Amino acid sequence: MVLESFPSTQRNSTTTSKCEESLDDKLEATKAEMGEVREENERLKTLLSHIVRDYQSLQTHFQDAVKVKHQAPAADKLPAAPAPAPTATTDDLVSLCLGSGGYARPKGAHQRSLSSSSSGTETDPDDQLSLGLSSRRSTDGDDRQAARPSATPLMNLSSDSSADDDAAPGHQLPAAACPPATKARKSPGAGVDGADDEVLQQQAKKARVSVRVKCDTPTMNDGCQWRKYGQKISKGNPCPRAYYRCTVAPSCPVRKQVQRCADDMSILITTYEGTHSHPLPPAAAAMASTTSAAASMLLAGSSSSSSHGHHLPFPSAGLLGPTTISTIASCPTVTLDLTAPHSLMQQQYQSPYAAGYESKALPAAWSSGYLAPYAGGLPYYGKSSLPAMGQHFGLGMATTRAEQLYGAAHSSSYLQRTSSVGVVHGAPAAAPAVTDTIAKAITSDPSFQSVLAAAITSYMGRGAGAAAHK
DNA sequence: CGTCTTTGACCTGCGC
DNA sequence: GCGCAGGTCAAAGACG
Repeated sequence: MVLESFPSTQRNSTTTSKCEESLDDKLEATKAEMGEVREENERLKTLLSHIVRDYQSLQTHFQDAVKVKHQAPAADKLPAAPAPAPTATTDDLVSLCLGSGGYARPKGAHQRSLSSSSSGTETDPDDQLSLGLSSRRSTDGDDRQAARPSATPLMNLSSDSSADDDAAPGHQLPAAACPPATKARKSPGAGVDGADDEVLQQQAKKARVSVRVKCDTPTMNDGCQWRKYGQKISKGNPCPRAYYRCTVAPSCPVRKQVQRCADDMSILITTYEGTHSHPLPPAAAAMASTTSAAASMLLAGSSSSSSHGHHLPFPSAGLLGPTTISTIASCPTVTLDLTAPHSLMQQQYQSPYAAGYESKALPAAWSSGYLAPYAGGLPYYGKSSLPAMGQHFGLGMATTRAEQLYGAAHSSSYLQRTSSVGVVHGAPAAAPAVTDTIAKAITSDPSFQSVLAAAITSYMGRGAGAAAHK
């Protein structure tokens, strides 16, 4: 019996030691992997810091451009002036350059920075100015993954404040310089001839950014907190127009109007007015940045604008829908039409996001916001920009285009929700959809793997980063 | 009980 | 000056 049992015991011990060996191997492999990941993380962090620096310099450029713009009254008097008259605008390719615009821009030199007042000074190929979404705080606020405005000022309304949070909001961006919005009302007639500054300011008060998206929900979730304060049936549209006020800060002047399109009820038209006077959560910041940028664009061309709507053909027609600048009735409005599907990537990835996630029906273009590659021939998420994109992906930072901005904003929300933390008001949690999408994306596009890896890396790195920052 | 939405009244600007 | 339309206010009700 002993003889019988002995071999079996031996066998057992052999098996055990084998198991231990394989475990050790696994452990070693895992350790090695972790080491690699750490290295990669460090590399990415370095790259990110470079990118942040670039961004800041771009923002400085932008601020300078805005300053110049405002110091040069009656820009339309200048033939080759930075801000082309709207009539010229139709010929100019203008883009809302937001966030990391400078890092990965379309090669096609046809794109021009609009925020630089469409200055079109092609002297500097890098003057594709960036409006606001710095990823510089990648290590702080987001830890909280606050879907609701967190105490940590992750970002400010970019163009006006992200560079210098302490500066009076709107100093750089008159469009943003919305005074106590409560009376955003125009003083009539706005002295047609008066000081340009005054006119500009008047317009700034009224500058609006209208976003058209396909959306089934009553409002689209832009990451901000809003309080409804009124509703009106407006002429020519059976659908009531709802009026919302930003409630993130009591004194915030930002308002928005939400109305369904009379022609197509599935289209939601959201009009933003004013600039946030407080730090915003990433998603909201992205949107705010976009509207701010658009407003700035508006003003950049407004001094010389006529009362026409302008269609701005974007170079990368595949990405951004038609954008219209309208200065009708002394109430300049930029309209971003995100209802039409056009993104290449969107065709690949659109399903879950566009179909049924954020606000139920984000336009495909939005989803393409962060999924889509930069158009214009740039390899999307080129290696150099990859970390940035990862950061954008994870933190809701902006990408080059306004639309991408939105996408980024929402991507942020996605992540937040994926993390089971922030549920932005009004949006249903749908983590599974996100998961599926990510899985699909990963399997279908290697570049996305990289992006995702970068995002995750940055995401994971935040903890360490935050600790390091302490 | 506090917050948010609803909704009718009111205010303001604009065109005739 | 009048009327219309857009925008805002604020009381009342709903909701958690």
